[in-house]
Amino acid sequence: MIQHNGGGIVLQVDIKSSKPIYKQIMDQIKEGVVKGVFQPGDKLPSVRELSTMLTINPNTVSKAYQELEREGAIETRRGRGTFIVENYKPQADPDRLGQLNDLLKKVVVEAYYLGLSKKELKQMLADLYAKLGGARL
Amino acid sequence: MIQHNGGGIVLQVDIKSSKPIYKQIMDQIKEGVVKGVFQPGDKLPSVRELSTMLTINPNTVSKAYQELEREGAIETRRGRGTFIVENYKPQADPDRLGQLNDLLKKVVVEAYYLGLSKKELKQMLADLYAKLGGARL
Amino acid sequence: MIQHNGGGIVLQVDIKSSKPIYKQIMDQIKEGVVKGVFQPGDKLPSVRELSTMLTINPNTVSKAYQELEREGAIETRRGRGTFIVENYKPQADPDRLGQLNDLLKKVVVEAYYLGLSKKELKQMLADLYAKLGGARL
Amino acid sequence: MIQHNGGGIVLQVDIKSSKPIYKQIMDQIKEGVVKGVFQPGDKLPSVRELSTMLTINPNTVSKAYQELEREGAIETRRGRGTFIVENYKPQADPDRLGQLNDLLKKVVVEAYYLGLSKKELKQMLADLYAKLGGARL
DNA sequence: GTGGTCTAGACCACA
DNA sequence: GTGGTCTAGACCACA
Repeated sequence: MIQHNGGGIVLQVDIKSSKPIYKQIMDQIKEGVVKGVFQPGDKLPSVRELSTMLTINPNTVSKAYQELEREGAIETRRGRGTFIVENYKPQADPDRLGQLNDLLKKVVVEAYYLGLSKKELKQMLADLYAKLGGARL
Repeated sequence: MIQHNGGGIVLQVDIKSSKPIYKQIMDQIKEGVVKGVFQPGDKLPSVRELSTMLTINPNTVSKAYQELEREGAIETRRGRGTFIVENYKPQADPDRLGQLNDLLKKVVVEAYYLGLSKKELKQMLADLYAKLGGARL
Repeated sequence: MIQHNGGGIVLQVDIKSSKPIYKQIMDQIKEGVVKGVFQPGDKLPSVRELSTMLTINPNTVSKAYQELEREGAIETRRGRGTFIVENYKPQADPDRLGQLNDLLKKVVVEAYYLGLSKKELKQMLADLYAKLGGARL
Repeated sequence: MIQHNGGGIVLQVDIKSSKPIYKQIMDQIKEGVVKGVFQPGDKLPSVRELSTMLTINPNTVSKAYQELEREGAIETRRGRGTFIVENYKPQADPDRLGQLNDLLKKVVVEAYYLGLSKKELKQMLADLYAKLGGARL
């Protein structure tokens, strides 16, 4: 039986942000999976539903879903809807690993410019792990 | 006395990258400062010099310098050129701190999707600190 | 006497695939005929049976059967069921021949992009002929 | 120096086809590369130019270009335009290899239904190789 | 000038 | 009902 996330969807979008809306959606869904708010097999709101909920254009939602599918995080079943992938197997893609390293490097550099010590940044990381969900990670 | 980084500049850009060129420049200069490749007071190449060196549009270099100045990382002395700021004092800007947290959160989420454990990510962070320059950080 | 493929049907569909389910069914039945898994005159499962077996919508099976009938691969005998055509005579439809050529052209182009040499592609073709059933082809 | 394909672009599109327009564009550009009509480093028409030439919507061209970039066939340089990739290195992606095999299997099955013998299909393949460009393949 | 993002809305294939 | 494709057109970041 298909689990339905029901009315408790927590997605929200900031129209004014410089981050593209479709990326905001992507990041929130992926974060939701890490947090456990979305479980494997969960049905996501349909393109129309979500676009109505967020008062944005359906195409924008569609783009977010398509990108997420390409990343292997969600999957669409024709005529039925879009779902969190059931058995996600992380593959150590060297490209994405390099991008992650670059991103983390940027974090370190920014931390320096904000006056954060190594210790403080490590603490920030630990806090995030605690907040996102200690069990899964 | 003014130190000139001279011909030994190590900046390089990838015009094929999806990351804007001006941001590539910004990130490399800031990383160079953290690494110690650029020292406080060092003179940066002029807009014209750098744009010629990198065969890119002068406006692009200009934009990078303007943004860096806004962030307080470099300063322009009228008629004399652009320099790495002498006595950079990090201020704990709440906005930028929030952005840093978001960036790090994204790192954690991506790490999950790449199958990296908390331990592995912490190690990656430690490696970066070691590589960027243990002394300063 | 009517041969019944019975419970030994080997059809299966992937509801996550981007290929429409009705096309998956069509392709598998046609492949089954080429392989000899389905013999001329064999009775196919009823729409209702197959849709139950595959847990898909009956309309989807119906569409697959209709298309196959249009192509002349199967035939419906009123009140008796659906059968693999007895004496299939290929007609050299210019349209379908053109489509086949286009499909093969696409294969050649894709092979180039995957780094497959002409020789390797020819070998792939030979392997497929061997695997699908040397006798009939 | 950048080679410009000039006015001799040969792309064309069939609005009535069931094949999506963006895929028609993709296939034609990839075929053009194999044929040598497009050389590595060649500039493609801009999104606006091509959409005007083909009297289709810019978004449709954009989608084709983005997909091609994802496949590694072309690359966009910010603010400058879109180019055939300079040093394309085919990587033997197992997924895409499997898809190619499926496509070729479909060709074999269709050939059977059209009454083409193994010999005739091999000849069709040989003809395509001859036509697309013996040198490169 | 160039591509990227987004809106508003239509039509279609599929299940 | 569901996502996929496409149009027409706006605005923006980047070079």
